[in-house]
Amino acid sequence: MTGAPTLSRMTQPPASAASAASTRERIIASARGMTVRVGWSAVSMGRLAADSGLSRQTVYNEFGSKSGLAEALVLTELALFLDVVEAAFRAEPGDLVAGVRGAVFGVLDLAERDELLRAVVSASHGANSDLLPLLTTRADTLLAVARDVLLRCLAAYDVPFDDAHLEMAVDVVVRTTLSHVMQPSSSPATTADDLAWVAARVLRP
Amino acid sequence: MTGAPTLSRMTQPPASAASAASTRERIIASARGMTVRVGWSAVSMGRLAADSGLSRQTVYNEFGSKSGLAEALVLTELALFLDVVEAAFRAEPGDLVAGVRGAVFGVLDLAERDELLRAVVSASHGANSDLLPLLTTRADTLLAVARDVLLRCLAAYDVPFDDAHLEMAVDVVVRTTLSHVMQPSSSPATTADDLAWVAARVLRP
DNA sequence: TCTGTACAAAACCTATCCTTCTGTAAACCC
DNA sequence: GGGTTTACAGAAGGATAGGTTTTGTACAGA
Repeated sequence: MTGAPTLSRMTQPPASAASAASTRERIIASARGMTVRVGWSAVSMGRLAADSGLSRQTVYNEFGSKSGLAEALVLTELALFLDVVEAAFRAEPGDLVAGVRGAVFGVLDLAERDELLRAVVSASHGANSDLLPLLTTRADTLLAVARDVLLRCLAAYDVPFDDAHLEMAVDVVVRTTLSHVMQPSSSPATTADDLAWVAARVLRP
Repeated sequence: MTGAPTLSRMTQPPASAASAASTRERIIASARGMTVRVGWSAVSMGRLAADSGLSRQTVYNEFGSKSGLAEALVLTELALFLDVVEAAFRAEPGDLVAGVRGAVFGVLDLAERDELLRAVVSASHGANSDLLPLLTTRADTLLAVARDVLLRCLAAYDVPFDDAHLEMAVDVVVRTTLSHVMQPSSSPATTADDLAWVAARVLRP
């Protein structure tokens, strides 16, 4: 609650009072739980409204359409991860390498535990795609958002090279981490250590 | 033809004379072209046999099943990329960073031009999945094979750290490059330059 | 601001039939 | 050995027609 602007702003409609945000959050929470339980394709606006204790019309007023709801759901989940990243860097104000380790670990650890992400990714390995299309077709957006957040976090540190090189280093970290989210090869802690080691080598003066 | 063993061995049946390999290659070439033209799901063993000028039974004798054919097709295509990687490093015997740049550029450049890969990846953005399941469910295998080949290429160079660290550096390069194959953010040349710069920073003594 | 009802168009499920495809087997030909 | 042809059962893939659910919008009311 330090007033730091996160992605949560993107998950809210243009104008809304506190009660509207609460309604919105309630719907998203219901949609999340229902998706984990029965899969995205089995979530209908009617069932969702009943589950949230609201009318179907309210759900439509809030999200416009089912894909609007999907987008909000994805963005809300993404915000969880970005908050973890920001917290990790805030916890290591003087040590960029430690911040990288913490952020990477936080993301991979959350990815392992996150029910929604697990449902989507494991569904991709098995049978139905469900929400996966929304992740793969919007992968460029996800990459861009993650890059921007990381760049903002890194503005607080001194790096021994210019912004252009910083951006590509960030690109490498983001893509490698995301690759491990989809296709892990070892434990979050090990992967975080590895990426921190690479970061340390790159950052050496 | 220097006798360097590549992945091509994996794409051949246990025992076969020259003519058998030719038959196999003919079938794979037909399957490749047909997949590019009409999509993997529209490739049937019957049409494939007719297109190759062979009998349907021969196709079954050679690959066992349609998924056996798919695996051979993917491995053959993968071998193209790995050959590019090996050639790039062979062209820069004394300069590891230049080798990295060449290999990354070669892979991304080929990925842009490769009809089969384009068909599979662009299909993933659009409607049908087709061959994509075979790529995503086997992504761990692809990663492992790519890592192994890269490690073998790098054995010819002196790196200023031990094997464990080399393996994770390779992991980072492979995952980042593959990420750019699926989701490019700039030109192959630019991305190759960027990754080479990171490699240079990491390799600094 | 949220609810309830009503409504058209689209999407989805079910059952049926027909066609195609897969995978295996055997007989046959260099 | 390498290849072809024919034959076959079972799985899988349209196409068709029906009935049901769902989507998205509209509007009157608490």
